[in-house]
Amino acid sequence: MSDLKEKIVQSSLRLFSEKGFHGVTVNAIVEHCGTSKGGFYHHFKSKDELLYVIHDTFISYVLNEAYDIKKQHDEPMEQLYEILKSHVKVFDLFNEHIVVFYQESKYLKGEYEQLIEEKRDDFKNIIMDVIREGQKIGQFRKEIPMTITGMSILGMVNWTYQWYKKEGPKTIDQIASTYIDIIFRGILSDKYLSIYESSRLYKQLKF
Amino acid sequence: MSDLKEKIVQSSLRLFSEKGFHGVTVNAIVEHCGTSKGGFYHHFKSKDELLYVIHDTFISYVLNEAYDIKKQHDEPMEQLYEILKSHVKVFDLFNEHIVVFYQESKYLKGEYEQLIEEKRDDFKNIIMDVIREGQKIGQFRKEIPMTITGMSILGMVNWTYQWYKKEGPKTIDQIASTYIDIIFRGILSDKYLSIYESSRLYKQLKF
Amino acid sequence: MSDLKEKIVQSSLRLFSEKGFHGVTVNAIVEHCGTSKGGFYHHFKSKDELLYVIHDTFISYVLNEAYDIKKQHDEPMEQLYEILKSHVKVFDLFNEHIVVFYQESKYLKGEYEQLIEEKRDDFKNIIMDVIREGQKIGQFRKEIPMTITGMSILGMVNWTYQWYKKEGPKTIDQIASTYIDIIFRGILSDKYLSIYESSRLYKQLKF
Amino acid sequence: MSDLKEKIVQSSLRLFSEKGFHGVTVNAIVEHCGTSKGGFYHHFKSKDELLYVIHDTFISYVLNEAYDIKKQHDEPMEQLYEILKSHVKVFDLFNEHIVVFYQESKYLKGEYEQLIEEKRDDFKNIIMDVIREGQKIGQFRKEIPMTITGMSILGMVNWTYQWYKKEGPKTIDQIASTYIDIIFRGILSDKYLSIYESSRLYKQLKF
DNA sequence: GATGAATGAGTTTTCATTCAT
DNA sequence: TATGAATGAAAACTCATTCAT
Repeated sequence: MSDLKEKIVQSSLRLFSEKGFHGVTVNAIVEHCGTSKGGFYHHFKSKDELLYVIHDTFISYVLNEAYDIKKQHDEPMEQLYEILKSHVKVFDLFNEHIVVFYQESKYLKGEYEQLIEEKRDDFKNIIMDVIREGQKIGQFRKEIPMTITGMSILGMVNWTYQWYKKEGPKTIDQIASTYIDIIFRGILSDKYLSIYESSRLYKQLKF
Repeated sequence: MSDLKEKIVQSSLRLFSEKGFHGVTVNAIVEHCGTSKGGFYHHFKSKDELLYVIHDTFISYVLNEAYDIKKQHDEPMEQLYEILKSHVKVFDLFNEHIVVFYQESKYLKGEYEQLIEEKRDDFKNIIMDVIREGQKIGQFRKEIPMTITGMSILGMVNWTYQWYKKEGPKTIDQIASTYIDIIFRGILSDKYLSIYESSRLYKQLKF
Repeated sequence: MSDLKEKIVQSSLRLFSEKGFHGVTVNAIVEHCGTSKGGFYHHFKSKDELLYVIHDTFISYVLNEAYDIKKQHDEPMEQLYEILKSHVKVFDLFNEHIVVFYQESKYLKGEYEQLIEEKRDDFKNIIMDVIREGQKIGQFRKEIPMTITGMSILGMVNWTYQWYKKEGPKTIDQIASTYIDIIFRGILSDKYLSIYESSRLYKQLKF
Repeated sequence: MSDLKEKIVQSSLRLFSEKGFHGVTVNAIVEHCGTSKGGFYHHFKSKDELLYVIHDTFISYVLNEAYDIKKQHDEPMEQLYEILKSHVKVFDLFNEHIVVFYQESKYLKGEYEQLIEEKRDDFKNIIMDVIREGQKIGQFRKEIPMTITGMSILGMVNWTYQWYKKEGPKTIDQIASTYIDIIFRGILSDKYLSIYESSRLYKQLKF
């Protein structure tokens, strides 16, 4: 990506996450990063494409991380553990992307919307697969519905974008640890809960 | 509230929750509910005020519910239980309000923004107080940080708006039950977890 | 005129003279005088008619005064003296009418515009006739052009509305006296200037 | 100033002076000068700003003229003579500006109003200073009040915009000469009146 | 590649006026 | 007579996008 294109993305991330997609004009973006209308439209077909690029950068990263983790770990419990750990860290790295991702998706148009939705579903399905598998082999409690469980986890984690501040009193590791601990206690079957509590995984957590 | 005003709110809720505040013009609203621009502006100073009214209706309801519950129950565990039960139900009653509330708050302007933020903080503080109190008297685990715990719960619950559909396969009661169960297992101290599991509260849950 | 109609006129005079015809809505008028839209339109066909009524009240009064004076005095010098004295006093009595009259005439429409223009011309012609007659019989200097002289006098006097304040340091009589004195020195022929200076007219002036 | 900006000002001057600020829409302006709404708002923040620019162009010119004259002449009598001569000529050069200036000032908003008022006051004060000085050194009659005298002069001169037409029977020089003659006879002390009448100044006048 | 003046369709908002009660 | 909710035409203004330079 050219320097200018990168600068435009950075400026728009800052501005969109502060004021929302519709609260920021193309003019405001080009002024913020010291270029011109022409410069902007040389790199992006439209403001909508810029919004798409931001969405895609984020969801592609998250998706790849999840794929990698699934490949590298066999146990659902471990997979969930690592995905959560990795996903929460993303809120640190992609803070502004995420705000835009969860606030402005509605304004993606036509094909852009579809492309993003697909990847978003892919990610959700990875989580759901992990939970389904975990319930099947008895690691996760079978009495609670899979879908709701999956959405609970996603909700808890994704909500982070609403309140997390880099300069806040809690590090991203503390937050990840707390999420994992609450979730694992909440969904692990009794048998696996004690395995987990005496495992390396539990000992890594830092509140 | 006059009939027309109510109709305008209903139409805009439907439209805003589908297409976003900026995806809906005042024209679209008045056409949807069969009135005129003048009719709209007779009842609302601006499109911004309409957005505020929607926000306020929702947050005021939620806040009052929480106040009432805190008054009617003494135990933090019970308070949290009832607040969650009540709050999740709200996603059924105020589905569209909520979508707007969590997607469009950024576009509230000036005083409107402040007024809503105050009530939003009030609600958050009620939750935090319950958790603090619960930790203090040993009902909730002390080893996990209160703030993150509180935000985890809010996140899990609030995220519901992203996926809940009235016609979906899960009733709102099932969803509430699942949330409560995951959360209570996740945050209750060992001692109170067994008390809870043999209590009326647990038996009421329906997955 | 009914009490309410009178009240509407008074309110609109106050508001128009402060903020201009277009700076005041019918709503603002009815709120200021405690009636309703219906009340307003019961008494006036339109906002335009109200503007006309204000114009007509003022110009009709001024015109009648001038007619009366011309009838009661024979000498151009005396006629001019009395017209000026009377006309300046009008700025005290009809302060707000006048502000509206000179600022908003442009917005009179169709027939209203014509009706007012006629009376306005009538008044101007009275002044011009007096000057013409005065020049003819040698009371006023013949070397200066009649039209410009007339407009000079009207300008000096009419401009009063731009700066005169009832609570100001100068009484309306002082203002009238000064105008008359400057004008008479400026336009009286040498012969009549000395007659004037030793006359009752001059002695009445109060600076 | 860009060509288009200049064209917009010219069109709006023509239209405003004919129909008043509120009688002319932005649409009418852009049609009159063959541009687009966008073109208009590219050059002016608002219709209000355009009104301000028109006001400022005029009053700044007038003010500078007056400053220059005060510098170049020492005698109050000469200063007044030159200021009047110059100021009346302005009605020829800035005819439309002036109509707008005296009819629409009321609609200047906020800071625009203030900025113009300041310069307007500056100009008034220059006139007043000249008169005060003239009275002090005995050139102007002391028995008439300075303020009223000043306002008389301003009124007579400024009123010109109400009736002066470029194509009218009187040239702007004739009008200026008449004003000066009436005013000088009206306010010069007896001693200076005869000095004036035999001076170059008097002989320059053309009725 | 880069510029920024110009475009015009689309948006919010205003407000004089009407009319059922 | 009096009310005020409702109307809708017309206004000011916005802003993504284009294009000649």
